[in-house]
Amino acid sequence: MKFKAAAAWPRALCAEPSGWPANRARGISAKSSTSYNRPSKNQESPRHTDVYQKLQKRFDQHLRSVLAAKYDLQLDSIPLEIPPDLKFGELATPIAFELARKLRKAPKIIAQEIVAALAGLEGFAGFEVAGAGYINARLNRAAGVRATAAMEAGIHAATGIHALVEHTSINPNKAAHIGHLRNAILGDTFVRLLRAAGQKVDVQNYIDNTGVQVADVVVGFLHLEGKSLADARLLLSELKTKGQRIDYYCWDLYARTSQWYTSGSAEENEARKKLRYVTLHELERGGSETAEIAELISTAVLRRHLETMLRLDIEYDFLPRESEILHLKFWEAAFEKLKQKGVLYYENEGKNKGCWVMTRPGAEIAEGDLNEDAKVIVRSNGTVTYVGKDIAYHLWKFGLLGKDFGYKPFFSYPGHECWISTEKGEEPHPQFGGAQAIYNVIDARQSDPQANVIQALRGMGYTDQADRYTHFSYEMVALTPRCAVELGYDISEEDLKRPYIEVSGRKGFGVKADDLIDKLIAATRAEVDARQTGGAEAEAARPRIAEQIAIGALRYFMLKFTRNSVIAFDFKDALSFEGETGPYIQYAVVRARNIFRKAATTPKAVLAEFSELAGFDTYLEGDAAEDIWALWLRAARRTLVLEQCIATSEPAHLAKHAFQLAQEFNNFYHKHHILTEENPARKTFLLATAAVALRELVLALSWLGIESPEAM
RNA sequence: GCGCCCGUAGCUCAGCUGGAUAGAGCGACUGGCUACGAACCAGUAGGUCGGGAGUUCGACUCUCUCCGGGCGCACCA
Repeated sequence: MKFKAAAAWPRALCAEPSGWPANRARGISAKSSTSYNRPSKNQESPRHTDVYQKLQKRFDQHLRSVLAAKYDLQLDSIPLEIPPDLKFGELATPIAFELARKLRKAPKIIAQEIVAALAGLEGFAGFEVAGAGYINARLNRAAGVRATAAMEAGIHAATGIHALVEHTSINPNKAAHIGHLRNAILGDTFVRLLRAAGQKVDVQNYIDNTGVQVADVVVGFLHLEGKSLADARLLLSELKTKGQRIDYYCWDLYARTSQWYTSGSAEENEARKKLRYVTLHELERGGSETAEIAELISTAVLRRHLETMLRLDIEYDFLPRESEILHLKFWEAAFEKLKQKGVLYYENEGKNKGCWVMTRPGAEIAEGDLNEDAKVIVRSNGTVTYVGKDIAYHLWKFGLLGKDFGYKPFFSYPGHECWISTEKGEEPHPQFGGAQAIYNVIDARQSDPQANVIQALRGMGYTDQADRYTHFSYEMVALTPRCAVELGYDISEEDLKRPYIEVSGRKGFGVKADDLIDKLIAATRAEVDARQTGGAEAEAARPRIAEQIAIGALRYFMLKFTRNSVIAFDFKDALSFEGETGPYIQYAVVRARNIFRKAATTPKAVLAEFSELAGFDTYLEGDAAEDIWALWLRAARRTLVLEQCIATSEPAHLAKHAFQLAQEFNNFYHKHHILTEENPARKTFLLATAAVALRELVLALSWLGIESPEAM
């Protein structure tokens, strides 16, 4: 079997390459005082800042005042860094190197002068010069620990920012696969991060229910299987009684139909393709039996997608559908505006003659010259392209269209309702759209169309909105050749030599999301049973625990890679529970909880007691205490990491942070036996250390969408 | 042809606005459980950061160039 790059997938389908889209840089360009605190232009930093950030800011301001007083310098940015080793302190700046030329002095001399002037600063133990001119700051450890212990576990104050995240957006014509999982997990995690930072976030899952992909599966029902609308209804109820999945059924049918288009004689193939477009147009128009079959099937598949994602704790607020974008004439409204603002122009000559086109971003065309490279938005037959519809949709997202969807409830979650678009909606309904910042979790292969949409907004004069439009792009999930062979696919010699093989819904080539989840749960269940997790009496809790661990493993696996690295999927890696994995972190949580259980106390009680404790300074000094201090220090960097993740749209940083925290805790756990500690003050201190590690681990995991089991 | 991404230890990947001796996991080899549960910990081996040039006090990080791999560049979505 050969796999060629699939052409034409709607956004949902493609899982893929990165590409920092042109707009990215703009979103995070705002300069602020320090390098660690760079909220993007459209983000306010959380009002609740962690201990490390507070000290960092204090150090930064102190440095500024010293530089102003001593050298009459006003710098707009002072570089601050986390030293590579605790022996260099906890905060550092190489500012002296930068000033060397300006002040015509050696960096070391400058550093010495600055350090002499720094004197005392609350929260700091001292400053010193190191190396060729670094200025290192040492924290007052006891004060840092006390402040960190007192950090609240809670949610940050509201910032007033209303953001909209679009993710998942799978074509409703087949089962979700691992590529879709990466999309949904990245998107859902980012939503959690924005919410943790105090933003109001709406989660949208765009449903292309009238596209070619749905048309293809409808062609399969009608022409390969000879099914009518009644037959389709019957099939759905049959599958339901047999406990089978319609999305799985469509997975195979879609692959068969795709093959069918090219498996006949030349005339046959042409006739079949024609059938495809006739069907597509029927779906777009609506009101026919064909359209009704499409509606029936795509809605059933959509429900399956929501169920699959719910297994991963992923929920949505609103499902805008393409059918409403068409029928409610969103495009017509957008078209008028685009013409008015001169973003679109009618092409009178060249290959795009008769089309309405727009200039691509970055194109430099002299006035009056023919631009054959322009992007076609309205075809010469009068129909609108994908990018055109997307422009209309994005005008709506920012509240700039002057039109709205109808809404009706579609899917109920324990805490809230997910709404879907409809022509004539119900009242009352929640307000969607009109966001201040939007994030589109869409694979990197769609950088170009995304850039076109942004370009259109900018061209219309909506530059603020264009600046707050983030294409949250990520690379595809592919299969390793070994994995493909394992799954029983027939792989060509050529493909066997490749590092990875692209998943293809059209070919039916890939790993289905539910299959992977089932497999993971079975594997964790076996572990949990083998370990007698929770003891003999806890047997009833094991299925739930196995599920928590399985989901933790899966979510962490999808989040540990940075977005623009291709994930070459392999069961061996995905089913691993050791090392840098979700279960490793969960295990650290369970260990911490067990300490409190055995000690018959709670983290809250311990922290209350610790707040009264004096004289624990000595436990933070000496070589043996370095690892304990390192643990506290990392725990103190909660919002620093959160802000970094938001500013760079990169949840992987938090995944790494959680892992390192767990690693340091495990190390601490091994070296310092708490329950047998005889010195009561020291015991309280060690318990407080465990309490803070536990608090931060549970919080970080929750931001990653991973639960913390009671036992494992 | 144009554009984007990737190339860091045997494998899979981190490495923040350029900064102090390049890190982790897995795998390999050693050692540690009558236990705050070993889904763990400690140690050893392993890298000319694809090659070359440049900018800089300083380059894995920025620029140029070459090599290798992937992906875009439709009147498809």
